[in-house]
Amino acid sequence: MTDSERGFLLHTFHRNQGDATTLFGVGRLASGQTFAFADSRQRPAFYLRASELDRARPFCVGADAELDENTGLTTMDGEAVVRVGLRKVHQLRRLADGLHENQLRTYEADFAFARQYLVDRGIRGGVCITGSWRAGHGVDRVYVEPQLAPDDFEPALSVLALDIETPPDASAVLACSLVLWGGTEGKTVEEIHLIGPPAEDGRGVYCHATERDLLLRLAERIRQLDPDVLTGWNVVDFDLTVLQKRFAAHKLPFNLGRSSDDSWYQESEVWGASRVVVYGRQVLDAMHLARTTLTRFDDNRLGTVAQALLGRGKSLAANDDDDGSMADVILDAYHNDRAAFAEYCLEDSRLVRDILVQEDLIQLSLRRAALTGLPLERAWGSVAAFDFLYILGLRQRRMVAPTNDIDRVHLGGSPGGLVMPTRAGLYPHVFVFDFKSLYPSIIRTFNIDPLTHLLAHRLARDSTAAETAMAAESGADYVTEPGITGAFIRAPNGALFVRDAGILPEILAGFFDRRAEARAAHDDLAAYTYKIVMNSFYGVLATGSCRFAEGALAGAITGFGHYLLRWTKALLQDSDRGTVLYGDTDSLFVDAHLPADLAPADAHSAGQALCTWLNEQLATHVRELFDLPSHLDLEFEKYYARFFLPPTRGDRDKARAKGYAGLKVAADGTDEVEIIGMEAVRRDWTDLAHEIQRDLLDMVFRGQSAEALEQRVLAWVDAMRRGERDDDLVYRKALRKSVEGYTKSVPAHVAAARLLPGARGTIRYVITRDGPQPVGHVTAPIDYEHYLEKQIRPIVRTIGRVCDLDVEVALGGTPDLFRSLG
DNA sequence: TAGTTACGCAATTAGTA
DNA sequence: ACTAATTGCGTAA
Repeated sequence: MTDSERGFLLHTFHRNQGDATTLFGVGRLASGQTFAFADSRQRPAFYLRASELDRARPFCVGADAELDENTGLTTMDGEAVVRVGLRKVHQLRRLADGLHENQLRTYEADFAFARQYLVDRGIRGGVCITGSWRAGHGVDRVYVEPQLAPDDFEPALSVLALDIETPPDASAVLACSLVLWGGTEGKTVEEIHLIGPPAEDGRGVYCHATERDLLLRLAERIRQLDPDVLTGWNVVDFDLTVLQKRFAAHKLPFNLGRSSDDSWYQESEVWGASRVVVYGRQVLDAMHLARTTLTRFDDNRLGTVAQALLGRGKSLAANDDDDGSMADVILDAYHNDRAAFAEYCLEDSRLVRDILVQEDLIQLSLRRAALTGLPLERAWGSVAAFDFLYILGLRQRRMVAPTNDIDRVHLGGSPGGLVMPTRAGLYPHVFVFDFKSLYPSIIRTFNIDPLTHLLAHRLARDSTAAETAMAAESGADYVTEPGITGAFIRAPNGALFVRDAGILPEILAGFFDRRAEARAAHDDLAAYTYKIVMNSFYGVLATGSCRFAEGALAGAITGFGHYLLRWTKALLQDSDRGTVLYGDTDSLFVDAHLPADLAPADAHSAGQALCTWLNEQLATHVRELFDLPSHLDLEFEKYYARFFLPPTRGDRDKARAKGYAGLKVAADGTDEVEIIGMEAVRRDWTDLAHEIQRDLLDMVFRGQSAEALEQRVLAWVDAMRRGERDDDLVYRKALRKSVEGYTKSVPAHVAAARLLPGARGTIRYVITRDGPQPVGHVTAPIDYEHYLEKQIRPIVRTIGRVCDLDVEVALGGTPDLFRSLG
């Protein structure tokens, strides 16, 4: 049977077959059927400079390499390349290594074969597949050597959340819950498998006599439910890892996939980079997904995140004790209350499903994968996304990419965003202007790109502009006024760029346009995806792990950022339209000298008018200085009727950077206290401190007297001393190393962690009269004086800077008799 | 199977008397 | 007993 179908590739991988290498792909068709294909027509290949072919030839002959000298492809600097094809991937790696040892440069020699296959065809996941097929075992259709073309199809993925329960030492699997949703047909399943005698349990509860029976049935059931995605909370580093070990202990094949191959776990030193390969499916860890995409949580436990997002936590977790005692509760339920245990286990998978569904994380990952051409599992990697997109752009220009670490000079650091120093104080009527997507818009406006940079400097070297180029290259510290040098665009760091559209600006232009379309169509998810992918590009250009990164490029971007922020500030002040109180990277906080009794609606129209004027001036400036159209976009972000810049600890006149608060007022007059970067939004300050700071700022913004504030603080202190706020005295701080790793100092959270067995992640502790003790293991009385001195006093002191509050009176001590003199 | 730099603060430890 | 330097964390953008 031959036909043409749209589909989406979920998993591609290769295998040695005979003396060839076969590429396999597994995915989901638009019809809802699953498919797989095999293709042995193409050899794993890399590229060599034509000029180095003679030197390389002896190595290639011995390796049984097939040479294609008419590729029509070049390196980024314009030299023709030769394609070197080999039978096996390991032969390719060995040959490439040999060439590198002999200082011969290779191109794209580090690509996984599957990636090479996709790059050659311009495929990013969506495909149109044409060819004959037959029915398969693990999939509905098997194609052999079909025709594949890029397509933009995105499937409705079916997802299976799983959660296993084990004894505390994870030495056995007691139970596993399965929750299925999504898919073309929208089939849903909720069930639990456990070890035990058959009982009169409810529907969806399956008892198995032994662990072996449980495991066998579980693998069978997963293959039968046939999800596209496997997920769960910490499913990679716990559930699937433990399952693999238990399958091995029983000498059972650990196959949860769509082929006859066992699934396997690949550990990684890097946190979150471990993965499990299940052939034909993707494994997405819900914990990592939630961590990388959503707002910060107190810690990464499922109960905490579920509580924050869904308003419900874990069913047996009535208390919030540490995991050790929780495990006992679970084990007790397993032995004594089968129904409660089943419910608990099932609820974990349901929570995962509800979080993923509510936050649309599967769809978001799919969007990102389809946009960047990466497998779902890797969809959140910034370097990988940049790499794939840029290489597709190179291929359109008939160019190949350097092998990673080839042609690579050491990447020095380059400056980041500009933070303007300011004075502490309380200010009325402040406008906040933000450059929207500043770095992407700079890249696009000034054509910042590896290729345009390389071309400019090559041309400049050969031309009369040589002196300027040499000066530009003479050192990272060389700073100049930006402008035009010959035919080139000159960045503030001296880097030059040709004017022909670069790959990166072109990618961004496409993304900007599609984001606008998505917005118009109210597709928030798509709009958001474009934005975060665009925003990751700058960071990638500044990291050594990206083959296209370069200090000059990162420095050009941030240099333009500094320039634009300073230029806008100068324009505001020179035109007498406003005083810039503070600015950070892409934002300006402006006192526009408004009358004291201004109505909110008038403030907003004034802010909007000023913003429009600034954008016009910016566009004119960019046109005059660079002869370029501006893609910069300054936005009137918000209006603070009151704005507070807190003092630094050392100097009461100097304002802190990256911390402020304001009374944000909308055009309709509704207001809201907003706190950025200050103690109230830091989780390593207690909830008590959070609440007091919020409370006091609210009072200050609403014009309450110093006496009223003093009274309020006294009330907080009294309540704390009476023991009414004990639950709000918990510090949360993450261990960023293993407990043994702290050799140079022992911070409080580490001291507390040492009182816990196997402590890791976020430590929750209180300060007692016996020092720091972890929540759940508190034996000594709480040290209220500590909290008074270390949590309440610093908060009150900061506020005291602007409202003549007497800190000593507020804290119930002696009044400062010399206040008026100080 | 690795986005970045800038910044402030608290606590601990090292250094000096 | 005091200050200075270092360590560690979380945050803004």
